[in-house]
Amino acid sequence: MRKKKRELPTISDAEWVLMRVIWDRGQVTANEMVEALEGQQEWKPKTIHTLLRRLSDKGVLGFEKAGREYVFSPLIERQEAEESQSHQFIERVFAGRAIPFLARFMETTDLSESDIAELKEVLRKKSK
Amino acid sequence: MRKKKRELPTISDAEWVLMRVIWDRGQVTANEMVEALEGQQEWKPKTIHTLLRRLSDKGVLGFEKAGREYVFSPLIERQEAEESQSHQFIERVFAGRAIPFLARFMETTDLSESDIAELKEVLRKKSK
DNA sequence: TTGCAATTCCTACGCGTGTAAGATTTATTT
DNA sequence: AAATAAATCTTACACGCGTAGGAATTGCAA
Repeated sequence: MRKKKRELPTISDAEWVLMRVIWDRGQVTANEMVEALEGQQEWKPKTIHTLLRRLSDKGVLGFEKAGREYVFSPLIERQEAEESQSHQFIERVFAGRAIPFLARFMETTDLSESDIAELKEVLRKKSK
Repeated sequence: MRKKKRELPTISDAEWVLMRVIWDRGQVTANEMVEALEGQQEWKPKTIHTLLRRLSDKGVLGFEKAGREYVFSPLIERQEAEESQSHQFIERVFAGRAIPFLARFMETTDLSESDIAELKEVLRKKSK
């Protein structure tokens, strides 16, 4: 019983940075976004405004006026977007072969003992 | 003792399709590539030629003349490219947080019992 | 050696993205 | 009400990518 997956708009590298902020907070004004990214990204405020506008144009963000400024909020779910991106990525680089990808990725990533335990637990549950 | 990672050129979606073919075969001529992709992609031969040229320009493919045509071969290793892409992806979408990514990805992907066993085995080895 | 067919080289074009600047509107303060 | 400050709206531009077309060249066949 697979959820119907809407076609998600593409979210660019730069846009993902903003999306993470918005998902973390629920909503932001343009200024809050600029502050949030200060020090983390070296974008001019204008750049951030452009990105917010593009995300709204794409239908990924909604906004409403509050006084003289807009408050933006996500129109798509984080999990949905992340999953969609992940599967697109596997398709693109590994031609859809998820297992080799997972195996190699885990082999070449630093994992603490507790990380390993967590992942094992996920697998244990999967296998019923 | 981390391997030095050269900066890899970016490989676009379309280019990945060609790279997989070349890695599988070791080398190909332009014509072989066109044949290989026939039915799989609906690109005109010219498009494929352009992509081969761009990959050469980027230094991802090398070529040598054989009679009147070129034989292309990879200049970068598959594993290296795949790993680099994988980590870039995690960076981009999950801000580097690999564990949540792995956990969720495994949860939402169909895995057979033997897939699960294989992945568990990888984890077992990791944990020393 | 000359013509031809195959191959490569050069050029193109619209769209998305990263990266903003300048113009305009609007809320607020005096 | 007018000035100001803050926000939004409009425009820009170069580069990469998907997607080729046309021009030039070069082996090979006759």
